[in-house]
Amino acid sequence: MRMSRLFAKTLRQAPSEADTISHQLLLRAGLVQQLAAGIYSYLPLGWRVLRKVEDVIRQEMDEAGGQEIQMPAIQPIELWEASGRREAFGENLFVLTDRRDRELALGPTHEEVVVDIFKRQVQSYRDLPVLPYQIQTKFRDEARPRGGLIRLRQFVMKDLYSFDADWDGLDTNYDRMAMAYKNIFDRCRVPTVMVLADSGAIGGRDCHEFMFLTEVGEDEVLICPNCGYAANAEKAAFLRKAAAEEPLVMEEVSTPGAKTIEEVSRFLGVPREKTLKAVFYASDGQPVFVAIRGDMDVNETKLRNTLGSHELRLMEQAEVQQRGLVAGSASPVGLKGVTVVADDAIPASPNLVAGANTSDAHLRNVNYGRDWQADIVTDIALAHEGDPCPTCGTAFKTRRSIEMGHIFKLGTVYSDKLGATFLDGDGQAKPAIMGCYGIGVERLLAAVLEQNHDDRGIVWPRELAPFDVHLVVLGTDRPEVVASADALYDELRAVGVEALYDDREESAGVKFNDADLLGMPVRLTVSPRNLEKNSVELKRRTEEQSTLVPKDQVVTAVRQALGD
RNA sequence: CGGGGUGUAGCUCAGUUUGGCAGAGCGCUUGGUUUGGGACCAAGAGGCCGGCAGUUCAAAUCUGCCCACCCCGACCA
Repeated sequence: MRMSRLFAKTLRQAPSEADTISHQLLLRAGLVQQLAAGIYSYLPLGWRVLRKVEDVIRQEMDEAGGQEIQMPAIQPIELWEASGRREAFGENLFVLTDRRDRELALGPTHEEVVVDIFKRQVQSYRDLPVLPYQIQTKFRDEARPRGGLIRLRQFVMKDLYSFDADWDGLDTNYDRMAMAYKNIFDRCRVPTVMVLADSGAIGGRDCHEFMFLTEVGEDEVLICPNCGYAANAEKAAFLRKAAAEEPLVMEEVSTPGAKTIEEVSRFLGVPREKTLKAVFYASDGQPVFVAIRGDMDVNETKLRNTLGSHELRLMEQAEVQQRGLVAGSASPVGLKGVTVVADDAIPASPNLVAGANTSDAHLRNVNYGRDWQADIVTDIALAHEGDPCPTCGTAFKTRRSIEMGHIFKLGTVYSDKLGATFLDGDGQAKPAIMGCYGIGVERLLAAVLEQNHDDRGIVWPRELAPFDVHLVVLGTDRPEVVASADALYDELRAVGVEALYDDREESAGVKFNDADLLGMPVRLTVSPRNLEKNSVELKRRTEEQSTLVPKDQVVTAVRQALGD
């Protein structure tokens, strides 16, 4: 590709809307152009890279037993109503109407469609397992697209679905996929950690996310530096300190003006972990009283899963009063007519200070079981940095991260709902055991840039670089120099080396700066100075020093520099 | 959806407070001089100042409504 003809331009300054490195580089290098919030066009260099990322993914998916297919982006709405996910996706689902007034969805994911294919193609356990996958454009009307290619409304996803005859088969494929994912991220030079995750509305059993640890991430993960336990904050469990104390007699104490845990704790001179905090939620409109220890916070994802709620929010002040609850002194003791959920650290924590359902008063020595009971007792606490790891007790570290991939053991959730069955060896119809495995391709590209750059620009991993070589010619006013560079450009292409040829009439500074910005692994410079020595200059993007290579050995030297 | 911010040339931004000719740098075009790390000189092109309505002799500037984009939060298989 001749840069003089390239349908894109580099920018000296990044547009002001870009505030992450990856976004700035994408725009400055002319890889993409924004059309609307969360919707981007790919320019030639960006498109070449994206296809190379896809190639890496394809190779690993094929290696792990995947078979590439292609499913439609436009899907009948009935399919989404059948699975119950039209409601689950809600406003995130793009819905359009055709000329006959039928509603169609722009696919945000493809479980429904792949099951539909499965039903027609598979009848017997002899056909299993099957692992169809695709690299497809998905559509989700995200409330807030952000970070350039980090969160998009139209995006490319690799999604693979596994169908097994039994749970062992699922486990095997799940492990193979996890390994394939590790290979993909390694080859893209994006360090990831595999963490326990919440499966959200997709349902199913276990799931893991592959997280790229970065300050610009949207998620928080907790990592045990000792045993390697790692989990998304939405999912992370942690050990609770169990106090061994005899229950004491419950008594009411006056606490004038003390409302917050901090105030009550200070007023009564008790540590926060000896208090009980009441938090009021509305779960699909129903009031829920959540009891958690004063030193902990509610994990709304865990609470949502516990209650099975679609919409979960804190109750408004007015709603709290309407229900006769006393904010600041609310108590589960004597409470009636409201669902009570208690964190499982509560029963293990004797003699707590709780509200007295009267302003300016609290109860001392409240004991679960003796004084009150919850409708549900489970883990609903949010893990923080420093909390003890559930497997070894070591203090957690927290890190920001971006979700690169997510793998799920779906089990029979969709098979049951949509009727994906097969005949087993015993002649019985059984639901297929499913898994699904996704990678956000553009998000991965963004991570590649976040991870692989320096202050001059992009430093492409060898496998992803849009071109192998950035060929620069200096002295474009001298025909013999240009002729020499042209010849080298032809020679490189003839032997299969992909070259970007900067044949523009620009100064050396401009060309070198663009070469650094665009980040090809190897830069070749043809110039009068080098030609006098019958040589061409070769410089790796990762090194400061360049070397002179005799003209007739350039191809060999390039191959060596590329590591072929 | 809540909070904050920004919309002026392809990009970065002045100008808005206090209404009075539409500006700069970079980029682009032409000519010339340069030629190894974002050169220099000269001459140019390029604008519905986000949109609509209003106030006014006069609106980029004041008022109202709307739209778009960015950030934080909510949300996010």
